[in-house]
Amino acid sequence: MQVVPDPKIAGLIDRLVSEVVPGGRGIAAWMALLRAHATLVRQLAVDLVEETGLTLGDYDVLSQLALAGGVSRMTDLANRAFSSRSGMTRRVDRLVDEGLVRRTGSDADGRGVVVGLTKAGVARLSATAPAHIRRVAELFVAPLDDEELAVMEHALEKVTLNCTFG
Amino acid sequence: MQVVPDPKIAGLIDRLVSEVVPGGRGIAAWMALLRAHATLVRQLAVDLVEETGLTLGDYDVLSQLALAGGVSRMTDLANRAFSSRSGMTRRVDRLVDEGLVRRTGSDADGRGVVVGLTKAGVARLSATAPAHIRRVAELFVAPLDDEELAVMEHALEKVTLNCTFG
DNA sequence: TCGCCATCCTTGCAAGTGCAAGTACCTCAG
DNA sequence: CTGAGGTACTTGCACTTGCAAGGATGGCGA
Repeated sequence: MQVVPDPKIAGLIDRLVSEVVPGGRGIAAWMALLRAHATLVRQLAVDLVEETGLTLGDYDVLSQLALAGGVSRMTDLANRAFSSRSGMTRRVDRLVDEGLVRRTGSDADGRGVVVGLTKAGVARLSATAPAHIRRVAELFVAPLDDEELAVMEHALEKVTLNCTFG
Repeated sequence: MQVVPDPKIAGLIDRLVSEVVPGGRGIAAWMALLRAHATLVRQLAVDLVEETGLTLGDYDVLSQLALAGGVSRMTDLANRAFSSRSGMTRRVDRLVDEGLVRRTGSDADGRGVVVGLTKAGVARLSATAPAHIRRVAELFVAPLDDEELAVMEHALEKVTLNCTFG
């Protein structure tokens, strides 16, 4: 229960890391990834709301829906947007209220629900995407050269996992 | 309000991207980053809870506290852990209840609160960190070679922003 | 010294989230 | 045809989060 201001604590993590990963290989890159992701996403979310009034989560759903051809099942949409199905249910509820999206029963499967972009949804996405994409280009793409981007894309795809959310 | 199953929607995002970023340069890398981060963090969080009972958020706070030498101000800790100050207040509340952390008034600044690892906190961190670090090594480090890790670390540091959370 | 503003942390409140349970539906073996 | 088991989505619930407001203290110019 006592606070431990032992100066050796400063090296505790380093020691634990070295015991598992010789030389701490790659851990700095991992921490850089966490840091870059957190700060970039934070800034992009704030900018998007300020400039367009759209939440980053809502934008993700609309853009994933567009990438899927304008129509998608709930489960697919949840996986594409890295969200749980229940979270997607409620997000779609909100988007339906705003008229950006519409729910339809699936023809082939009575259990299924198909979510589709409405005209208003397409319009909203068309109006907001350029601002967001421009911001991504400024903050993430611009500082990097082609080789860095290519290496990162390839490396990140290698470490991407297949997993569901919720 | 009408659903738009227009096949042209499939290319909508691509067109919007191309209008802002010639050739869509770098956007694929950005999407790969989002995808890799989401799936890796999800898996690491699940594994950590299963193997050690510790939440990823709690682990982050304990490890950041260790990296800071065992002692830190609330605001510093919040920024290190990419959390808002109010979120950190409540997380520290919980960690204090568990006896892993202790609050002390700052000597120099009457407004400040200093959070310190307790012996139990150091022990808990020492017991859980190896499992987590090993998992990071397996999922993120192992698939990549030294050059990829070096390029990524350097590139990610270039795009990291200075921003506060909350 | 006084007064004003900035900083540090905490708390009220309104969302948002995921898990687990519930409902509806499909599939398939018997 | 029937019943067991799986899948798709939604809802109840408990929890976490962040913003905004509040209380306390520090710093600094007049």
